[in-house]
Amino acid sequence: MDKYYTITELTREFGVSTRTLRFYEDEGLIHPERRGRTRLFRPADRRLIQEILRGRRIGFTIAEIREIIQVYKDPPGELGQLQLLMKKVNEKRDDLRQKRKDIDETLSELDQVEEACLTRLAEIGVGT
Amino acid sequence: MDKYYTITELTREFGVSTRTLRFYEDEGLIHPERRGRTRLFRPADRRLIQEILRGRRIGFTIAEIREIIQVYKDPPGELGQLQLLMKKVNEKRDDLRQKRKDIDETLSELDQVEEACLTRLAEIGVGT
DNA sequence: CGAAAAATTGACTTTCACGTAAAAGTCAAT
DNA sequence: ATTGACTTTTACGTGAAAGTCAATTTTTCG
Repeated sequence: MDKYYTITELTREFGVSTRTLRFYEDEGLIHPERRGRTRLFRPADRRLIQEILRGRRIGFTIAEIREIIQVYKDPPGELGQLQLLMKKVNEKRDDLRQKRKDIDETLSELDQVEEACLTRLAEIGVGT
Repeated sequence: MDKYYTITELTREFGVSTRTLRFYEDEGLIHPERRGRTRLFRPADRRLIQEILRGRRIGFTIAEIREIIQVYKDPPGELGQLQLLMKKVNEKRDDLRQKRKDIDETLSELDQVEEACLTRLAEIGVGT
């Protein structure tokens, strides 16, 4: 029976607009089925959207996300393409590792900011 | 004697354009000194730029970065402001934790892509 | 000093990722 | 048959973050 999702079900689940999902279709990231003109999203589409949004959260562009999806659907068979892909993968990995480092550092800073806040709150609390 | 950096020294070090640094000044993120009209960057400016770029890498907007800088320069003294700040800090923390999770997941996926590539390369290598 | 290199400002343009408005189609329930 | 909620397409708009270009200064160096 393979459930279908409507577009608004998914927008609600993922907190995006219908415009966003249609945009992703225009950009060739997803290909929901149609009943007439209405889009019908399958579980596979839903999972793909999850991945797209994850890519988006970590700052991938639409083009990069499309590329990754392509690789999954149809990995390159030619030597040069494979080498190019591996180069990109390595670049992305470095990029993500840097980002993780940035995040960890920023998390520590946020801890410090919070501590400063708590100290300040204690002072104010004592003063009253 | 407190060294000064020129704008291009910093653009080279950080791989950004002069336009970018001037833009950050226009946006009130940095305040390099001037000798005449020429900007002179101090070590403190340099460190601040590092932080700005780190914020940028993990997807903070200019407005958010400005806000964080503000907090460092002049933490709020009023109760309501403090509570608001702590709320924001907590939101950011959640956001960053999600991002770190996204990154780790994506890193695993990249590992898989690479493995697939290596397998494929081996096949091709064997075939020739 | 005087030319070349570097820096400045201001205006305009671009890219990305959607937002928004308009006008019409779909469908279930009343 | 109508209402109301939802959906569709088309097309133009927007905000953030710079990039580009041109026309001046300013600085540096032989």
